[in-house]
Amino acid sequence: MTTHHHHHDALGHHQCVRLVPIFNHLEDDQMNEIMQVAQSRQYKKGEMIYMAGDESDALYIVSSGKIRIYRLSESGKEQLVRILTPGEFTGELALFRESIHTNYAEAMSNTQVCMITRADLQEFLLKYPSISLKLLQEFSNRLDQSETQTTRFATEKVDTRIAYFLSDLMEDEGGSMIVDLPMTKKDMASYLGTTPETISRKLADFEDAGYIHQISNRKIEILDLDEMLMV
Amino acid sequence: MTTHHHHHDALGHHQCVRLVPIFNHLEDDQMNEIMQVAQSRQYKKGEMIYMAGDESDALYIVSSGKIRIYRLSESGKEQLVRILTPGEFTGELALFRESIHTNYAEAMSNTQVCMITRADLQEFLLKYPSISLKLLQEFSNRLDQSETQTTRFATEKVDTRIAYFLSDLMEDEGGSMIVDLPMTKKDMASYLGTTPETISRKLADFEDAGYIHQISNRKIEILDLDEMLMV
DNA sequence: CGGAACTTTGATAACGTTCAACATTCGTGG
DNA sequence: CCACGAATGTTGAACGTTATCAAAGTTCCG
Repeated sequence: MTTHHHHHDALGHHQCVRLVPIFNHLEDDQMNEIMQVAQSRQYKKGEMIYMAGDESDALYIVSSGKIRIYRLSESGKEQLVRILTPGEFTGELALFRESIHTNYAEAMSNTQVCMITRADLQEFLLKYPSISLKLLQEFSNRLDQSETQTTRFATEKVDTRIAYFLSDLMEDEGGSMIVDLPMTKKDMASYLGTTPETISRKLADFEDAGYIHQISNRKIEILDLDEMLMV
Repeated sequence: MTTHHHHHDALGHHQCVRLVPIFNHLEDDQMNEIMQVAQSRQYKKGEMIYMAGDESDALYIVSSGKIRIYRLSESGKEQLVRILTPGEFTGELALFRESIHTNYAEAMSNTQVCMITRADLQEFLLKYPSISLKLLQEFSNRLDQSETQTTRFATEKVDTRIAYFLSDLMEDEGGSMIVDLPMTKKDMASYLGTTPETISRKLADFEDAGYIHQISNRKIEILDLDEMLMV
């Protein structure tokens, strides 16, 4: 047990599979079948689920907790790619490729994941082709998101990127005028390709301009979205 | 016929299907089956294959010519996403989603494509699940590429992005020291999220530093890749 | 409660865009 | 095949934006 940096729970906790949109159109017996092969694992805060260069052999679905996915650029600088919350999954990138991870996955808090091995998943996909279509759909969405993000980096300055970030958060939270930042401002800077200093300054500028009100460190009230997006 | 801005060739020209890596592991009868439903189309230089907002209902495979895929940011600025050459395909993004295109596809020269409708493709995927796995693999690759690009934007300055762009081109051409730019410098600027002026200047700087030699407008000899990548 | 990590603010400097003028290349029709 | 016009590419100077460095303030977590 000392050689394992994670806790492997051979018994239950496979309910996580039900959390995943990709699987929740399955019939009961199919669901049972995949729950048979799913393994539950626990990671403590700060532990790595996988790293760039690791061989990829599994799909990881978050049951509880949060996972931070990041990359290092060729010259070693870190960028936050996305944060996974319960129901979301990762590992897919390398699952269908040369099976080497190109990014890093780190538990942000105590985190429980469901793991399905590459072999089991592929077998399952060949047996139930409709799941592949769902997966393709999910991939399409991510690709679109990633390209949207790329285009924002390529064409917008920091102001605007921050504004769209806040706008996206509002949508995620169903249009509430008060958004909770899902990460530290340091991480937000990394995600948006800028520095914590600049995030601080631009948010202060937005506040001066009357577009937002910073309620607390992690809470922002949006006062005038449209104006903010036209900066 | 006047209402159609493209030429539809109902007869042959379905060989294009053979060009696509995704399909070239198929057995003969499967190949014939998909060639049955593939339609050939021609676009003249400058014609649009699809635009953002169009309903997506087909996969387009390039037989000959080139297709320019680009996006507009929310604020209307254009970014070149990728250029498709024979054997590559597009249309996939919206194929499995809400079926609305989010980017633009424009013929860069007279271009012949093979078109497979959404319905035909889905039927085919359900019938031959192994193709889905190939498609998933292709999507993974694109996602990885897109995230790599995003990370470069987020963490590297223009110098370095240009250097990696040249480096990628070298790889594509099998390590030859002389690379042909696959697009105008204007497009290169759009792709790399900068301006033509800056591309000009940085390439001149690279030349001064002895990293490259600009043979002609579209041809660059790489003299010292390693040094150039460490700018 | 205390230390570490994160955040803010100010001053400065590096970086890249913009605008304008000129040079070159490309592509089309004669 | 050449000539011409349009599009693309180059160079310089000025400006705007954002990173960097430093120091002080705040929040978080054990």
